[in-house]
Amino acid sequence: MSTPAAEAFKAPRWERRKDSRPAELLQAALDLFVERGFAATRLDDVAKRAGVSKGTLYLYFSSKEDIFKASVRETIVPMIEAFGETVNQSDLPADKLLRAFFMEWWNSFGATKLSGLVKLIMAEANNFPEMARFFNDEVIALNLRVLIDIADKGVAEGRFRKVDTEAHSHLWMAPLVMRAIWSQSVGNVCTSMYMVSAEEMIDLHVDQILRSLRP
Amino acid sequence: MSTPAAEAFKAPRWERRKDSRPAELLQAALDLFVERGFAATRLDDVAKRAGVSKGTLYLYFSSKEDIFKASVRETIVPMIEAFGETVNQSDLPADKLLRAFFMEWWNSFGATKLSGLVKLIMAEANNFPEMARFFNDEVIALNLRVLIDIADKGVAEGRFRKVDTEAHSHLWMAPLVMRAIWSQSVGNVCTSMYMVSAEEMIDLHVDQILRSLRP
Amino acid sequence: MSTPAAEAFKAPRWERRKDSRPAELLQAALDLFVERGFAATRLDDVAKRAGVSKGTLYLYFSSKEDIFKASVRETIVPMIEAFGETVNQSDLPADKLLRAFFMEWWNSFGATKLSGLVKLIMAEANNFPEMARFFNDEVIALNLRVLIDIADKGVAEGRFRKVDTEAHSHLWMAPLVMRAIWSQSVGNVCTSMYMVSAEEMIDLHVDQILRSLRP
Amino acid sequence: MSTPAAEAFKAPRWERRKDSRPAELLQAALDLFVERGFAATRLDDVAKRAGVSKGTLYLYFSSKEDIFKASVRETIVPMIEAFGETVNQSDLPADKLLRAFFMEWWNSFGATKLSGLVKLIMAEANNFPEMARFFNDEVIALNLRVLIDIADKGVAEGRFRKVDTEAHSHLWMAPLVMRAIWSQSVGNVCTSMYMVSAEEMIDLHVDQILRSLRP
DNA sequence: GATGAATGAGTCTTCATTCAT
DNA sequence: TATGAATGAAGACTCATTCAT
Repeated sequence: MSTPAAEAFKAPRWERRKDSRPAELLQAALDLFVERGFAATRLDDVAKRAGVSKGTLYLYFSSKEDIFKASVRETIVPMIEAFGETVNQSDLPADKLLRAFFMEWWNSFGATKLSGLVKLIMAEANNFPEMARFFNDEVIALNLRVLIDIADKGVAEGRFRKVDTEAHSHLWMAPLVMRAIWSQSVGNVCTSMYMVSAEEMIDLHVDQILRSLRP
Repeated sequence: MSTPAAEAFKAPRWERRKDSRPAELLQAALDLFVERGFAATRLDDVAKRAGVSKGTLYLYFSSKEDIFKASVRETIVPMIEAFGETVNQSDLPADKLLRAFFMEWWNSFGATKLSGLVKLIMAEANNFPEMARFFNDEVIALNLRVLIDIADKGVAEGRFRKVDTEAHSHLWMAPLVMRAIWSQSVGNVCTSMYMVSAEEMIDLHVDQILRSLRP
Repeated sequence: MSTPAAEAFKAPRWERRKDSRPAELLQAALDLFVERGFAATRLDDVAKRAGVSKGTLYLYFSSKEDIFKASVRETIVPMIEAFGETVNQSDLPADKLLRAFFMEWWNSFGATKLSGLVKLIMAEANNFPEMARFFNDEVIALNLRVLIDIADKGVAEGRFRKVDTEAHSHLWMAPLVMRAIWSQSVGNVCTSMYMVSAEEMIDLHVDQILRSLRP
Repeated sequence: MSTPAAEAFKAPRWERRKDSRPAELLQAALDLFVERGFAATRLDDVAKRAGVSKGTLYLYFSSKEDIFKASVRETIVPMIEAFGETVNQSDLPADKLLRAFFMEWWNSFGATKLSGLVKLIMAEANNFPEMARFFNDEVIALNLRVLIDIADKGVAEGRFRKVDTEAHSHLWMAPLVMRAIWSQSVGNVCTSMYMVSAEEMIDLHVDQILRSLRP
């Protein structure tokens, strides 16, 4: 199921695992990478934030780049797995499911630090292409697939009119992803431009989708 | 009209020879900043791409940060001005206008290198907060305002049902902005995930909006 | 004529040449490498000795290893060429020639800083094998060849008895090479163990060789 | 009998548990020092080769330098002692004794890892002067003395003509020492330049010496 | 104005040394 | 006694910035 890009990014030669300490290091690293980007993050600061010395980082990782990739990978992988379970949706009708999906997405990603990951990967996509490909293939595609399945179910149920759900899926995800990215960047330094809360926004969004999908 | 943030970003003390600043330098710089981010861009490369020596950059700018801000500022300012005129739309009915607006946006921004600007500003928002604020206040807000005006006009004309246009405006812009950012990042290193062309996507998007706005 | 090893060492990808400055840098570098060895030499010190800043070294060379190899290479190459001319010996009889050869060798190498090169290459042979191979193939072999030719001439002239000159050549060179190495190492920190001057030693040495070669 | 240098090198204040110092550690250390030099040898590798942890090294030695000196010292000391007995030669005639001496030297030193010691000490003489002095005073001088005694005996017996045996001794040792060093350095990475085996070389060498010493 | 050689502060990375277990 | 995780000083290397030409 995994793409080649995924493989390239998932199975690193450099391994290491004393499990427990590394996780703290990666968390500290990811926080700073999300905040400042890869190049602007100093390992000194990562070490300081993790409460260790600079040399300790090199006990677990072989380079700054390794730390970077690991911090992204180790955050994404549980994310993928967690999301995999969401696929086993309940048997709610599609319209309810749609709202549930967006709420779930927001609570799991948009409202958490994970949303910083999306910004980070976009910012560094050109510098770390396999990482971007991995993200695209394993995270985004999967995420959209869940959404498409819900829509297809709605069509099958006759609740939604027949549309190209695959093409629409991007339109449906965009507002949430956009808001998530925004909250990690411009939203961090400006008083919000959004007039409504995320929940209210989702309500409006779902309402709009449902209206547009009326048979 | 300008916010304080705008002022801070627009009129730096140290800028003086604005008129003589070669556009090539700024263009070269912006291209690289968009591609790699601020920290990962070397002035050596900027100079090489612009076809000048490294020292020459310092005849026109006082620092790397200055080059960065100038390249963003002097790209955005004409953008704002150009967009200001779009506001004075023709007297098309609101539904036509809406499609025209998105097409125009895509052709002017989404499909051009300017879309890299959005990605860049998001990526560096935490490191350059005034820049982000300026962008938020002077570009995004203005852009949304045009869209809101169109929607309000549609409501006034009775073509659209009455909705909170301000709140909806984010939902409406997101798919295009998202696609623009995407094309500058992950889309650069993956075969496209989007199944349809931008024009087709806009058609779907407008269609969806109009359906959802039916009175 | 050159061996593969020679090629590998002679034609580096990394080139660079602003000719004039580099030569001073390499001289400073070689002095320190000879004195301390590769790993124990700090580029800071090389720069200081050359009277430049650390960064300057990187304008001309791409790494410490590059500096090392270049300092050896650029010293050896003229050495080889200079020695090539010595081959065109005068028409002295072989016994005179032999003495002349050793005196020349001592004055050109043994008594100069070049003798440090031999020590250096032996010390770093395991860490820089191509360098050692180059030295072996292009310098040592050539050097021995000249000596062998002289001995062969003596045999042809009937002045020397017939011996395996190739096998003997090592026996003949060893005392001078050994003394050269010694002077760059232990001799540097001890009062000399040698009871006689180099010239006297050469006299004894030639005398011994000639006696042993009597027909 | 020992020189001050010898004392300084042999009896360091900080050495105390000489008896318990595992020979494996010293052997592993010496092997790597010989192969790579002092600075280029990592204690990590020494520990790994000795099959202990890095920390263990510090139970027996106080520093890397201590390990280095000990590995050299404790290899040399038995060497000296063993060699001292060689002095009490049998009552062979001097010419036979000479050949026996060289063969013994080669088998004891030249053909063993001990020959690496000579290379090592030369390479590090400038960085570790007392070590070099110790080696010079206690090993080389002693070694030469044995050789000189043999030659003197030959002169006394009337088998050799009267020469300055002390001055000649260096000429006589050089080929073997040179070959020993060579085998630990350039010879390690090149196919041998020597056309004959060490034994054959010694035969040629002794033959040459004897011829030149004919009354 | 324009150049590009030179600088040196800043970062990544290594590794001898320590110390809690 | 033995371990190996942790440390931090030291050293290679980069790159924004300066300046003589």
